[in-house]
Order: sequence, then structure tokens, then C-alpha cells
Amino acid sequence: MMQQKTEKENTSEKILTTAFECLSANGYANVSMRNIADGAGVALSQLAYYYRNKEKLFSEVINRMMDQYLNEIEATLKSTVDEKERITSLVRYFKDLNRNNPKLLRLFIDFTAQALWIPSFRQQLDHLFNAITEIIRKNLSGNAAAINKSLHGYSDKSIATLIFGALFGTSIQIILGSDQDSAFESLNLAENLLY
Amino acid sequence: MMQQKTEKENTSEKILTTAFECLSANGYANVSMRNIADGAGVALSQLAYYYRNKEKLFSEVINRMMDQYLNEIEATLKSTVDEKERITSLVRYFKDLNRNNPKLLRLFIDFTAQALWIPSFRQQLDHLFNAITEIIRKNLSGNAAAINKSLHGYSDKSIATLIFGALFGTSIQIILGSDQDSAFESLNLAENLLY
DNA sequence: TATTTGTTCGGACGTCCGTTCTAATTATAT
DNA sequence: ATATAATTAGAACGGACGTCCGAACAAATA
Repeated sequence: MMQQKTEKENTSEKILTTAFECLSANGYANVSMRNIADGAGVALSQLAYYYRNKEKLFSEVINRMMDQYLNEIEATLKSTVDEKERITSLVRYFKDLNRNNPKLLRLFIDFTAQALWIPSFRQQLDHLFNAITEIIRKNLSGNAAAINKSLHGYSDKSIATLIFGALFGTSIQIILGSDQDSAFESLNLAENLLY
Repeated sequence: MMQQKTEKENTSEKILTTAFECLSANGYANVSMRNIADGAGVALSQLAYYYRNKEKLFSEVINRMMDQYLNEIEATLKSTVDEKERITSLVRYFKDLNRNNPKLLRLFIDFTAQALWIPSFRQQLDHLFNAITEIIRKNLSGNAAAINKSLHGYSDKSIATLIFGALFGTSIQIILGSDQDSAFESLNLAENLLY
């Protein structure tokens, strides 16, 4: 029946959104399956029923976030007509993330650390890194030329990796540092440098 | 007596070095006090005797590393006579870390994630971030001038934060990515960009 | 030697964890 | 209505965890 099917989707979905909230607020190691079950208002065994185990559940949370935000990034870039401004708008997207969505950044930083020790997470994160740097690489256009004017022999991929590294590394300092405003200025600096 | 004092230092020291090995190999969440006690060949209760609890023990491990490597960095920079080369040699130091001391980088990445949830770790990491960016800031000399030739209004601190962010973020990609060599090229690129 | 002080040890406590199992309930199909 | 499958709830399992305690031991003092 329709009713039952939507109920089911609601249950699995509620688990997933609750898992995101718990994980982004407390981190993978500090969140138990019981926390999530209680938060979602479902029985503990439901988590295993829909997602098998904790690792797969977290993996699914990350997958959702990856899909959503990679699409957002691509959409943002496509809507930027001036090619030279595309990298700039990407930096702006990162600034928005820091300002308005620190939960997501915390989730990804925590996931990054987990990926050090859990092979399946590592593979998933590698995919994310490649997707992001590939997006950057495709939108370098003018920037790469400017860089290669003075330096030679560096691939677009290396440039993209460095740019993403700067954005990611600076975001970590913003999230964790004591004077976040000062660190945030570094993203403004990055935006101007890349224009 | 002398004998007894060195014995004591040996025990506490053995715990500390074993803790470093365990933590850099498996991460804070995956290492138990029993693992460390077994690895060091001492009784479990010795860990509490010398370091009170797990959090303090890890904190002490990090403190040691901070002292050691901050000193190494300062020494490296002081031995670089040409002022314009100092940032370059700092990037080289980071490259060495990626090549020869991935254990340490893993430890710091894991510690960074823990700092998201544990206040005392966060404070400690903030201190480390400030120390590193301050070192970079003091040694900018020519670089800042070059940047400020085209851009105005950005403090040396912002520049230093961005540089460290780039080094840290790129290192994370090197440690976790599947093609590490390609990511490593980004550090070479950073070195050339900053010269 | 007797006493005090600093170490070391093994073990136990209570708690929380992820996972699994069984029984009950509900929906679907015959 | 009855049988079959899907879904739910709750309890229980075995294990690992950080922490704590009291006894045993060694060293230093006097």
C-alpha cells in the first residue's frame, strides 16, 4: 500500500538525517547506533535493517552529502558565464560553506580522519578528492595559463590539487582556530589571488 | 638513587614512545590503554599512574611532537641565510615530512579531527596553528612584498595562514589520495610559486 | 633494622558498544 | 480468510573500554 511504502521511506530517511545531525555534532567515534536510533525515534534494530552496520550508515550519509554538494558546485560554476570568474565563484562557494554550513565541514574533516584507518572510507574520500580537483581543473582556463607563464612543467591537475588543498587546509584552520575572522581573511586573499 | 630514577624515566618514556607508535598507526579512537600497556610491556595501571588518563596521555604525545618539530623548523629556517629562500626551505621541510615521516602527519591529522570534539585538544591544536603561522609570517620578507604588489589590505598573518593551509591541505591529499606522486607534485609547485 | 616513600602489578567494577536473535505485528497476495 | 512475506520492537550477547583499588615490591631515609 502507498501508506506503508512512504512510512518505510520516512523511517530510513529519518535515520539518515538523524545520523547526519549526530555525526556532524559529535563525530563518528562519539556517536553510537543507540544515539541515532533514539534521535530518530526508531528501534535500534532498524538501523541494521536498513543500513547493515555503523560503517555503511556513515558511508551512506557521506554519499548523500557528496552527491548534493558536488552537484551544487557544478551548478554554481555553470551559472558563471565569465570563464575567468569560475574559480573565483568556487572560492566563494567555499566561503559560504565556512560561514553557513560548518556542520558539513566538520563532518568532512571527521570523515577525512576516519579515512586514515578505515579502507572503505579512504576509497570514498579519494573519490571525493578526485571529483573536486577534476572540477577545479576543468575550470582553470585563464588561471593555469597565468601560472604557466612563469612556471613550466606543472600539470593542470597539480594546480587544481594545490588550490583545493589551500581551500581545505584554510577551512580547517577557520573551523578549529580561535580567531576565525582572521583566518577567514585568507579565503578572501585566495579569491583575489586566483582572479 | 640514580638507578631508580632512570628506571622510572624509562617506564614513563617507554609508555610515551609506545603511545606514539600505536596512535600514529591506528588513531586515537582505535587505540586502547591496554594496547599501549601491552606494547610497552608494563601494567595497565602504570598508564594512569604517569599520565592520569587517555586524553592526557595523547596530549603529552602531541606536546612532545610539537616541541620537537617546531624547533626543527626554526633551526632549519635560521640556517637558511638567504631570506628569500626561507619560505622555500619551509616547503621543503613539509615535503620531507610527507616523504619520510608520514606517521607524524597521520598523527597530526587524526589529532586535528579529535580537536573538533575535545576542547583541550582544540586549544592545543590552536596553539600549534598559531606557532606555525607565526613562524611563516616572520619569514615572509620578500614574498609578502610580492603579493602586496598586486593586492593590498591583506595582513602578513592572512598570507601565512593561507600558505600553511595550502601545505596542510595538500599533505592530507598526499597521505590519503590514491596517486600520491601526482599530489606530491603540488608541493613542488608550491615551492616554485613561493620563490 | 625499621619506617616511610615512591613504583609496579594484577584484577575487578560498572558502563557502553555494535551486532544478532526471536517473537510480534503489519501488509500483500492467494 | 488464510498463508506468505515484510517490517518492527525489544531484549540479550559477548566483548572492549577507561578507570580505580589494594596489595606487593623496591628504594631511600633515619
